[in-house]
Parts: sequence; C-alpha cells; structure tokens
Amino acid sequence: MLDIKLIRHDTESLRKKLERLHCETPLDLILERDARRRDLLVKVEELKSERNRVSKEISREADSSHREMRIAEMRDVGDAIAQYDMEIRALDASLNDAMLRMPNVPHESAPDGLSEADNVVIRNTGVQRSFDFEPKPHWELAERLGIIDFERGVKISGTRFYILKGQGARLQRALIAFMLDQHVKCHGYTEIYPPYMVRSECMIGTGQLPKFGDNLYRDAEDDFMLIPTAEVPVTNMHAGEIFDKEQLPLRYVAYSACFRREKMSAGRDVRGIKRGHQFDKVEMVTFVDPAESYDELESLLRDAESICADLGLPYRVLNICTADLSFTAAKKYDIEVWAPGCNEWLEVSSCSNFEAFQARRTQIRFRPEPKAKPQFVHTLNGSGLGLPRTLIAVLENGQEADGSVTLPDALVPYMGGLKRLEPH
RNA sequence: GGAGAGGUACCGAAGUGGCCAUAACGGGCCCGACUCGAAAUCGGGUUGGUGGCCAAAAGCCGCCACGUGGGUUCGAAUCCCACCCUCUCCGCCA
Repeated sequence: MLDIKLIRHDTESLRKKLERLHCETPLDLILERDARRRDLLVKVEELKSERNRVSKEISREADSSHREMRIAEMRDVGDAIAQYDMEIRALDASLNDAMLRMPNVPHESAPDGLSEADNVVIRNTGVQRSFDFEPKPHWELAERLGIIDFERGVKISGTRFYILKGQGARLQRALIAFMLDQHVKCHGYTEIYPPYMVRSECMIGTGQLPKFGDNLYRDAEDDFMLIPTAEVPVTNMHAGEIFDKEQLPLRYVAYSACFRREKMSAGRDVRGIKRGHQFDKVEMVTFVDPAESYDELESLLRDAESICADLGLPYRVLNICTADLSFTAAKKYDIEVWAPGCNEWLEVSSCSNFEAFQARRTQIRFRPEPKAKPQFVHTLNGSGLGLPRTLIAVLENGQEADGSVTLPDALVPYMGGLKRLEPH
C-alpha cells in the first residue's frame, strides 16, 4: 500500500513513476474518493463535536423541559451523523479496496522495460559443464534412479503432483537442511517454522489479496488459506508491532511447503517437477530501517547466491525490469540456475525490497529515536532457495553418461556420506 | 464438542449509562531535585490513528480507538447481537 498523503500531494511525480510499470492503476479513482471522503469528514466531525459538547451539557441540565428540548435537538444531529457515517463508510470501503489494488512504485534502479525480455542480466557465474553425451532432463534421470514417482503422484492428487521416493526424498531433505544451516550459521538468520495455513487478513498484509486470490487454496468452512510462500506467515507474524530501533534488523529464515493453484500457467511446464501445486522452499524474510533496505537487498541476494555457489551450480542474476516487477516489489532480483537437461534457466530465487508497501498494510513500525513517532519499517524477502528447481539443477548438472548423478560435496554430509546416486 | 471466566496504556489492574480515557491505583521506564555517588524519598513525564488551519515541520483546534464489527441511546468501556482471541474444567483425539 502507498502513502495516501504522497498520493494526494505528489500526484504528478507519482503518476510518472507508475507509468514505467505499463499497467493500469486506480490512481484517479483514489484521488476522487479521497477528496470526497475528506470533504464529508470535515462536516461529520463538526457535528460530532457539537453532539459531544451538548451531551455533556445535558447531563448537567437540571430543568427538565430544557433537557427534553436539547435531547430532541441532538436526536436530529444524531440522524444527520448517521447519514454521513453511512456514506463515509461506503466511501472508505471502496477507497480502501482501490488502495489495496495500487501496485508498489518501482525504484529508480529497476531498469525500464516492456516485458520480461527486458530484464537485465547483471552476473553470470559458474562454469556451464560441457557434456560428451546428450544431457538428460531430470524426469528421465529420476525415472532411472527410481527417485521420483510421477504416476502415483498423479494417481493420488492429480496433475502437477509427484512423489519423491528413497534417495530423492532424502536429497530434498538434505537440501533443506543444508540451506537452513547455511543461513542460520553463516548468515545469522533466525530459523522459523511457521503455520502453513493463515487467515485471509495475512494474505492482504503481504499483498496476495485482493488481486491474486485466484492462485490461493482456501478452506471451505473456515477463514483459512494455504500459504503460497513462507513470506506470508513470517512477515505477518510481526503485524501491528512497533520495534525499537535497536531491535532491527530482524532476519528470519523459514522452510515451508508452498501451495499454488497455478491457474495463470495452466498447461505450461507440465513435464517434470518444475512447477507443482505443492512445493518446498526455504525463504528469508527481513525487517529493516528504511535507510538500510537497499544494502539489505544486496546482502539478501548474496546470501541466496551463496547457496547456488556452494552447490556448484552455474547461475545468473537478473535485475527485473519495471514491466516484470511483481505487484508488491519496488525492486527485484531473480536468480536462475542452468539446467542442461531441460536446456533452460530455472528461477530458483526472487529477492525483493518491498520498502514500506507490506509494512503499511501490516502496520509494522519502529521508533527511530526512543520517543519519536513510529514509522514503517522496510520488509524484504528472498528464496534461499526453491527446492524443486534446485533439485532439478543438482540432478541435471551432476549427471554422468551412465545415468548416475554425482552429488555436490556440500550435500555429502547431509546424505549420510553418499556421494553419488546410482541407477537401479 | 460442552460448561465457565476473561480481553482497558509498556506490565498488572479499577471502572455496571454522563462527575472514568487528559484512563484511578500499583509497577516499570525517562527527566529533574536531594547525594561525593548510589539506594531510599520527593516532583514531573510516558498510547496510537486521523482531519482542518496548511504543501511540509512546529503549533493550535477537532474526530476516532477500552479484542473486532454492528446495534440501542441525546450520550456506551458500561446495555444488546455477531465474530475473534486467551485461560480453567469436562469430553474426544495424533
């Protein structure tokens, strides 16, 4: 959510910045509703002030005919207030809805662009292995290794589900443990195990709702939704809180399963485990002083990259252009690893600075000085990393001609000393 | 699932229709006095949001918030309805 005062007073410079997104925004609707709302507010508050004053007088009024007269007067004032209040409430609801649908303002360092083709590759690291045989996609490797059961996954849950089995299940568990350990021990994050189901207000807080409800699974009876990322519970866990400056930055890392309908990408990426309705992810979430949030974004990105590097995976980093920025982000980097079997770059991480966008929705604040007015923190998050795609990269990059897979050294301790997966 | 109790400021807590939200009282914390310094004592301070004057800051004048949302009333922390949450006991359960 944007600052309504900024919208009011810096309208034209805001409009210019939003044009870079190349999408429709409810800016004019907001301006109109806000002006009307304040107009009514002035009137109703005047009436309320009068009612408060006279009501106090009534309580001290001894003469009963005077008393009755004044009560009758106030009855009319009360009716007028009720009328205004009703109108204001309706206006509030539509203004609030429009505010919640307003995208974040892109940071100046996010490159201009019209589509994802305009994302800027800022780093390309690691050596892409040259194969003296045709590298296979992970679904073929996994089949021969007997570590993923696609058919039975579909049998029990339908399309976009699979079962990890034996060393496949273990490999995923090893990756999760490795990532969590790195972020906790080497990068100083605090580990969180969050609920996977949250109330819808949390989805509003982090920006999944109201715009992207299509992508969420929800409980039919209760106000519960399945999280599409650990960002949702971990960010919302501090909703409504006011921190002291010394408590910041707060850095968390959470492993969770994630659930997404993937309606937008129906029919895409149906082969293999690249895109499922349920997947695992290790997510970093931080809360910082606004003055430090762009330094924090760089360090968050480094922490995510270090996992790719430790696993020996070739990867590149993209600075996401304005047209491809997500609704909530002011700036975003994607990390993509190379998958030689699928022959494509796979997005394994998005690292974003949301600035005050989520903090304003969730009311997460801090005091810059002990007695100062609270102001909004900046929130950031980044995957570190998404599991299925990391698993794909480990399998496809480590494959040998005989169908075996050499595991990265970093994972060997987590695999009980196992260095290689062998086909049956 | 059943029965009961409760949700007020940083914490505890009083308040059953106006004299209680500028929130009693106690504690914590901050500032000051006393002191060589400290303790004790004494004095003062200590919620957030929002509107107008006004583009912003300071200031002044209002409005809103007693778990949340509605309602009754001239007037609601207080009465009514719905919901959320916490605790105790019972039942069931991995």
